[in-house]
Amino acid sequence: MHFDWNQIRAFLATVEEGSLSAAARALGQSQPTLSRQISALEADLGIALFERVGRGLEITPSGLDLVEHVRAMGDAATRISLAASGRNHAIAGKVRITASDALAAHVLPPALAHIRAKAPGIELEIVATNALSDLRRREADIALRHQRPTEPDLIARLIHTSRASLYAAPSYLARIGTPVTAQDLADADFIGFDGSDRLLDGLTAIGIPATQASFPLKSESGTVAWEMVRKGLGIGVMMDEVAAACPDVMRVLPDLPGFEIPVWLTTHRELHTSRRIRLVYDALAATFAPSSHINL
Amino acid sequence: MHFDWNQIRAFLATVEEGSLSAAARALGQSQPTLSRQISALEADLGIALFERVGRGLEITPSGLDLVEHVRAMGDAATRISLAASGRNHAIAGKVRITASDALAAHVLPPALAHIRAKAPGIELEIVATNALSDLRRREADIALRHQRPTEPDLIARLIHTSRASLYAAPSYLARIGTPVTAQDLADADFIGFDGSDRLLDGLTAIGIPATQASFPLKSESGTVAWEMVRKGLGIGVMMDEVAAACPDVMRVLPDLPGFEIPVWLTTHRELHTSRRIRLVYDALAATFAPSSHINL
DNA sequence: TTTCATGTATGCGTTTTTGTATGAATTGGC
DNA sequence: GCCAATTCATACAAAAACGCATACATGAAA
Repeated sequence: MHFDWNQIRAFLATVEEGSLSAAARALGQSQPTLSRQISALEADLGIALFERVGRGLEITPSGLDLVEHVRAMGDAATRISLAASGRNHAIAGKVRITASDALAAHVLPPALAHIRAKAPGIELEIVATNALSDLRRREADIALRHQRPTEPDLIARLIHTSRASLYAAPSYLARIGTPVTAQDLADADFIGFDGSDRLLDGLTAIGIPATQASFPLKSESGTVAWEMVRKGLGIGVMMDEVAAACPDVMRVLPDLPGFEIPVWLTTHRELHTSRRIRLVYDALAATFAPSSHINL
Repeated sequence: MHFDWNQIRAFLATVEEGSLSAAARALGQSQPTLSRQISALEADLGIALFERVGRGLEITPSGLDLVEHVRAMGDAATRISLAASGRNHAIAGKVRITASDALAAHVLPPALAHIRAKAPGIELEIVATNALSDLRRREADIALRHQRPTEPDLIARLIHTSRASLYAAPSYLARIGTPVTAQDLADADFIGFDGSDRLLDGLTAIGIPATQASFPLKSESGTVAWEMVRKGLGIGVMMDEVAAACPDVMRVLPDLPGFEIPVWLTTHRELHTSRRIRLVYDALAATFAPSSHINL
């Protein structure tokens, strides 16, 4: 077992990122360094890990044999990182929060200001993505999600239930002839959120005869989708608190029940013992609590 | 996950060896290096791993939390080493063989000479110990054992079945009055091998009324035990091939059936694909084969 | 108590590693 | 078919890590 463990990490990054250059970027090192590390590892192990084929590398069967165990090593390293952060009781340091971009853009900022005032030593990094970041891989420390996480290693708390409704620009509603019943929306354009059918299911649940074809416009980004709505490109779903601040949209079919959007605050079990992360976690929970002086 | 993986290895070695100095010896590094690596790791993780208490270190509860995952990382590293060696098809390099010291001293040498002649590029290292080295932890590449291994990752081959009998120096037999029946050995002194009761069970199986008290002398080392026998300190068990080369001992109760001692050649499944290790493995098997020109 | 063995931390010179700059080679697009 | 954009490898200077020597502390033994 006399090889350099950092070179294993270099190998893992190269496999996962697909090239030495990408691995170097991911690890915050230079490409020549990665090149040398891989070469040295190959020399140490006495086997060829990659075949240099023009632009880029191609992993060899020998290298492929190792990947499984290399991944196991990386996973163990991630668990070390988690456990260590959980034991790290410093009040200062980085905390990475992930949230849907709608939450990140419209709901999070006042909460963050609150945390900054309370603990100036804490650096906050917001990862605004609708992809579910994997807390177990340490892609973030705290996540705000709209679904209850199923992973047993995570702890989650329902901190808020937003109400959301259909909104559109008056110009768009005028163009399609202001709808008064759910049936009137059969041919309307809806702005899609992501690849999933969750929105479609929600629409049909409240009686709107939508189909896959009802979503001619989609965007992974919630803010982009919302801008499309404001610009009159179609009908979209938005949390009522956020829409209330936008005078250029109006609610579609106000008599419809609307949707309930739960907000789950989530972190890793190990991280919950960290004072720094616990502080941010509790502050976020307090911000969303009904009694909070910060109103949404 | 932005800590130095080599520092994790340093931490693991320190935990397993018990001190920085011992860890440095185990890793082939200097003690100041280990000291700095641990300090740097503590700084990176933001937690204290050890408490410096005068002479030596004492692991903290935080450090203890990490050990489990650090071990997992080390185990993965070992598996990488195994898989890589299995894929390493170089004919030159090290091969570590472990065997009971009796085998190592009396049986192995001619086989090793054979291998050396066949493949001069191969370095052979013999680990002579009666403790069962763990092939899965890469304590050796090939093992000669007297038991069939139970681990599923290992492949084993019964290459020989030695016959062993009771031997003693004539002087000792004269002192206890040359025994003619198994019952005559009730009060005899036997030289024990190890902590187990295997020898005792073997003696009672062939009708010798031995008890725990029959083993006033024991040695972990088979060669030491055999020397005790030759010097007239008691009765011992030895493979007939070896005893035949010792004119200063004689067989006790030649009519007794004796023991069968199987010799299992064992290696790790992953290593069996390595040309270098396969060569040694096959050569050892050939040496023990009945048709071999190297007679035991 | 003194002495010795063991173990950790620090200063300094040297070796090793890393990053920047550059070149060679290849793929994809126009 | 050519140009632009990537990607990997090498040269050289800067930075980091390492080992040696040493100082200091502790526990066991004489």
